[in-house]
Amino acid sequence: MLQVPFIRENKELVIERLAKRNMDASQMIANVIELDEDRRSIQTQLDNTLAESNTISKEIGMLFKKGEVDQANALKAKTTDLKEASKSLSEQLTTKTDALNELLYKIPNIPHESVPSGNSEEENEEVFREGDIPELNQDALPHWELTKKYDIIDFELGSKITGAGFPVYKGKGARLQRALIQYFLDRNSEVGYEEIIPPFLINTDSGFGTGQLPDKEGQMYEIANNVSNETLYLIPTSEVPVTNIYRDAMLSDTQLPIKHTAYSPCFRREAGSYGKDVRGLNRLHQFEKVEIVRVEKPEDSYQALDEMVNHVKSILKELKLPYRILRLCGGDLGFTSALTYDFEVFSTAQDRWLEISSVSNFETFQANRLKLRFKNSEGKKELAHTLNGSALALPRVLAGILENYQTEKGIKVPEVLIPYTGFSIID
RNA sequence: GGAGAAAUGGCAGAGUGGUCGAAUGCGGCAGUCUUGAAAACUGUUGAGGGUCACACCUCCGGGGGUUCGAAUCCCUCUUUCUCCGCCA
Repeated sequence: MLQVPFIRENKELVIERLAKRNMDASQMIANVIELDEDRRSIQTQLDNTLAESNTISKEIGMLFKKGEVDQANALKAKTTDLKEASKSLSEQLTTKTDALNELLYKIPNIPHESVPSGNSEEENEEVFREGDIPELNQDALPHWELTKKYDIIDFELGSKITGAGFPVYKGKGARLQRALIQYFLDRNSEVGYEEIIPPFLINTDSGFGTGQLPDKEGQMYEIANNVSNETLYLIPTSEVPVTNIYRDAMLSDTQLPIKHTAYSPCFRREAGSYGKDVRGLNRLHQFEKVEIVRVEKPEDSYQALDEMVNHVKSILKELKLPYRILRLCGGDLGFTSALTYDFEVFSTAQDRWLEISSVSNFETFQANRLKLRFKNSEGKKELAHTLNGSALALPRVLAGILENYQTEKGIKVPEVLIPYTGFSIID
């Protein structure tokens, strides 16, 4: 959520930057400013009314102490009108505040100046590419054929147990999956990310904190909570519970930066997709991911973003997978993000790029909702910046490994993973 | 699942209807002393809204109520603790 004072003072900049997302925000921004002015004016009226009735109440107290009951009772009568006035004013205030918030929830984050304009993923900007695309045999298979051939992931079995998009990993497939999780966590820990195992269900406050709610309930599975009657959601990413650790937090500047890594299953409804996009491991309702999350001082956050990008690069380099990095254009940028780099691994047998990581700086957009602040070196309170990235999402990395490492004799295991798998080939 | 107790500022912990946004201690910050540090002493120190700045308003787990007036009384929800039961 954007900060109203910032919008007020930087109206033109906000409209101009939001235009990168192909939206004309001028009307929304004008409405925000107007609603905020109304809100403040009502607030002032209400404050004055309350001040008056507070004064009277104090007088009444004094009169009772002195034993002047008649005078006290006379004053009581005066408060009736004030009470009605303040009741009506506070109702108006609630209405305005709700309207303002509802509007603010609909305004996405302001893109960073380096974000290219553009409508769709076609206009994302490739900023880096590394790794050789292997020459595969004529009879090279896409991963959904390989998983069947070697019996390592069973999609039909998952459909039987749950439904489409809930695969069952078997034998060496399960082992390879676990090896990847362990390897990612180890690599992240090595460079200072503290490991977290968060809850896999979140409440609505947490959903609001990181921006999944309101409006994006559609991506999450809802769970009825019999205990408290509050709706819970299966996490779409561990970003949500991990970032929400710092909801309503006042940190000292010596606590920053905060660096966490977390493994979790992720659950996404992903309605409306079909065909090659959802084939095999390309898109699932349940998948595994290792995430990195950072809380930073504003002046450090873009350096932190670079560090995260370089860290993910180093992992992909070790895995010897061909990949590229895209800077997302305004039209493809997530609602809460100011700048996002997507990592894509080349799926040789499908002849297409698959997104395996997304690394973003949210600046203060999440922190403002979360009320995540810190005291800077001058003792002043400031909103922190939040960032996160996948390091990494499992299914498509697995797809990339299976397809790129296939040989006539079987699928080789990337060297760095062999200590974790305990085998070097799937055959 | 049953019975009881509790929830107050960064932390601990007073406060049961009226100068209480809240004593006190710890912690933090500033100063004195010191070559420097520690100790000691002195001062200062909750959050949000609002204002050029004051004033002023709101907040004592969340929501609702009683009252001229609520941290304090009532209702309700949540959470925590103790005891019993059950249990991976």
